[in-house]
Amino acid sequence: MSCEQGLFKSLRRRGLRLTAQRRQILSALHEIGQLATAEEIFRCVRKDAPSMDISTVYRTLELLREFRVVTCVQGNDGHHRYELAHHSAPHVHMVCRACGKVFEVGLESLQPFIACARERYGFEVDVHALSVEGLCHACCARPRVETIISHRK
Amino acid sequence: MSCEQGLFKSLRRRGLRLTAQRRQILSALHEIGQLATAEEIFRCVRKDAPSMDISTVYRTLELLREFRVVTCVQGNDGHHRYELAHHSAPHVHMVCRACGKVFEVGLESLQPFIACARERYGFEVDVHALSVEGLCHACCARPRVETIISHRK
DNA sequence: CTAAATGCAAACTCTTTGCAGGTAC
DNA sequence: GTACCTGCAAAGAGTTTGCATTTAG
Repeated sequence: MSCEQGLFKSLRRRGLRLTAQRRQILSALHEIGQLATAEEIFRCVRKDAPSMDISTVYRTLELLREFRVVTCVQGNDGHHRYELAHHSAPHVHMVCRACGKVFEVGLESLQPFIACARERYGFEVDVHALSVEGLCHACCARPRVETIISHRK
Repeated sequence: MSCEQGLFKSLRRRGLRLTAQRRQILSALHEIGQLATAEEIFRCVRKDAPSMDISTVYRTLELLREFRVVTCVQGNDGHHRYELAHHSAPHVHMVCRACGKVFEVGLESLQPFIACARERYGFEVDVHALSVEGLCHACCARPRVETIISHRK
């Protein structure tokens, strides 16, 4: 897997090692193929490596983030969610605050905003960590008070 | 303060009360005038009301959010940040991932994206909880490896 | 071999909850 | 007077850290 090769080289360059656990976590990220919390990744890894500890998952995700192998965004519940950086082109995650479902869309329609931020403030939007909340089609169609009032948890 | 009047009525309608603590927290939100974490609000309130407990701050913020008096977004560090809802028109918060500074910009440049989300997925973006990460002008100008590699904490 | 990484357990931080006493109305 | 609210303390959830042991290279 070329992804592993690249990581191996990067790690070696800093005297770090490609361990079985790191490979397993990488493979779980491939298997999941979309945004996932540390907990979800942990559960996925555990299927094949029941002895792995969650602290290893946290440490590895932090490492992978430093090496730009994964990107990280805030979910609607305040937890970090990770996905492989090369998995796709930069995109926005739209998270439904009622059901938690995630939709993706490219950056095209966001260019005016990105340009505006740059021109007005010199602010460089991080296009790899874009996430917005809202209500998905299904949850809009079922506007129960509950969904509207308490949009947390 | 008209803001207090309105809240009082809303509370009464549900048999709830406008206590000294709730007024103090409201006043702290006015004083701060921008996004703040529960902890920051707590510190601000404590200046005048040293006996207030942080659990009261959490409970009150949750209440104010239910009553749409405050809005709540995720900061770059995963903490909720609150601000008065009427404080300004809907806007995007741009949070620098290096120094934490917050910039604001109106929704105009974001309309194409909002429209795109709606047309393509029927997704209604929550315009009161928009927040993006990136690098501010000052931090872009000082591209230390540190700022780029470890953009957390 | 030897520094780096892991698993375990314990610590930490932020947030929530249960409860007895206090308070708005 | 009576629910509602508060402060306190303790519990939870998610994440991080210290340390002895294991392991990649």
